[in-house]
Amino acid sequence: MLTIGQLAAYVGVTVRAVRHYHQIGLLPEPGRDASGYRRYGPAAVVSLIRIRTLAEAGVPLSRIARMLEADAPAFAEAVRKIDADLREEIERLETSRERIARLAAGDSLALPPEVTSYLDRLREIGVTERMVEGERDGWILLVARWPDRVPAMMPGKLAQLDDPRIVRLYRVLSGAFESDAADDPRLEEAADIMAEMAEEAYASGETDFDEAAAQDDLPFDLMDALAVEADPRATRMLDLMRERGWARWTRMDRLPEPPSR
Amino acid sequence: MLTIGQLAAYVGVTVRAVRHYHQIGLLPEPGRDASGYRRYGPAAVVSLIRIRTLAEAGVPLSRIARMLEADAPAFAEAVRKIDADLREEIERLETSRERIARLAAGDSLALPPEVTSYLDRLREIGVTERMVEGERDGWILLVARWPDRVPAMMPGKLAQLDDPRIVRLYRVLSGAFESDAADDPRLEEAADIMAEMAEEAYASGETDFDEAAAQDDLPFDLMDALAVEADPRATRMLDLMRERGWARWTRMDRLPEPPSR
DNA sequence: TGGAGGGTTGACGCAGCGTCAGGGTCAACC
DNA sequence: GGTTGACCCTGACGCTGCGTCAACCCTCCA
Repeated sequence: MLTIGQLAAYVGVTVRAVRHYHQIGLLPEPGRDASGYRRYGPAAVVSLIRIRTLAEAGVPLSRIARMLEADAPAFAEAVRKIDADLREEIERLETSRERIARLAAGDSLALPPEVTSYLDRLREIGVTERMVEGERDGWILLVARWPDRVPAMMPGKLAQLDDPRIVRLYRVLSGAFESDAADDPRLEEAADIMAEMAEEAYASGETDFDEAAAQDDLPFDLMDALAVEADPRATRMLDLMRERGWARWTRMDRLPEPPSR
Repeated sequence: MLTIGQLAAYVGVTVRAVRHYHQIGLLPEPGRDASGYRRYGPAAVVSLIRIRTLAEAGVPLSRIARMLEADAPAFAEAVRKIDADLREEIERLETSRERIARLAAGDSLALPPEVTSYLDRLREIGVTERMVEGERDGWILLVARWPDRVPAMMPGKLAQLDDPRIVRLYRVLSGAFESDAADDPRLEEAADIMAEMAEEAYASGETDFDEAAAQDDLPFDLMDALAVEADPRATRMLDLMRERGWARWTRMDRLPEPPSR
């Protein structure tokens, strides 16, 4: 007759594990000796070995009891189920590994490479780091909403950077938000550029965003709010744009009627 | 300003998950509105997206906070660590899958194929199912102790089955233990055969078990006890063997002095 | 006879939420 | 103005497979 420690040592598990199997009813409680110690016979050793064999094969403890008393076809069916579960779990972990590998490679979190290279271009043309981070967060919001559509719109955005007015716009905004002035006059210039370009785009029917994006205001509301949160002076920009007949900032919409001034 | 449900929906997580992140301090608690509802600004949306990006890449929640504020080299190091953890976990699951595949293929649990084919041979020569199961459990005890050495000893055991006396022995024992008699005379015949063969083996120096097994009594004590547990009449067999000068049953040892009768 | 090294029960901790329970709030419709 | 359904709130337990105290008892050996 073995003590619990001897049993555990024979099978290669911890004492705690054996007691756990008792608790959940997987291994029957053996008799006790005079001093209350559990005493195990050889059949318990065999049972425990069989339990561990299944557990080490990835069978959840809750299913082991049923499997041990199953007949051959039921056993085979259970094995298939377990194996499918294991495969699924492995699958999930593999996906995680791919994702983390991409995280290690990319510049920033939660952004596809097309967007990070757009951000790099912004840095090159002299946009301040603070503003690039604001852009980045805006793109994060867009990508979360349309993970598949965003990469497709990046070539157009990159092309826009060839227009000297856009470059000028970004630089003017960078400067304005970097200064200490509460109401920098450069904001007016920026608003003029934006209104002009919005006018052109509107006239030619061009748009950065597709149908779905045009219906769904939330991401753009969030992006506008993000700018305001980052620098309250962004509110002023929104006002200036509204004066010029344009609602919003990050996706400009023509206001229904001339602004009341 | 978003409610928790809107925030969760935007990012694609559950409300409960967001609250969990608050609890563990991963996402800061936002301000409340007049009725006590949490209200989220766009920065919270971005934070949550970044958290989920890491979490979906397999980063434990407890490390996400540190990773989000890490610089590039520290981030890369953390990524290496996470990836190693993921690889290890996948490794473990793959091992489980191999094991369960082998379980599906084999006859019985916790036994190598060499042993299961030995058990099949026993069935072929007419050993009762009950006795085969007893043998199986005995082998389970041996394999648990010496997983590497057991397969090597199986060819010898299989060869023994070519000896008609062994076949006779198994059949006699099968019959004796299947009967209702408390003291079947066939047990004597079995004891005679075993003693005779033990004598031969002892004289020629042959042995089923190697050095290590000869030193370690526990598995054999357990196997003897297993037989007694399965059928108390096995005690009688042990007595008969002792009368003939042999201790134990499953690994016979010469008794130090002639039995006192 | 005392101390080391067993054994006993009971309870919390771990990861990442899911899922009640038992409330209050908001917006809309009758 | 009352009802309804969809949200929101906090608090707490559940899941998996044990690890790890805590506080106490038993056995064996020098």
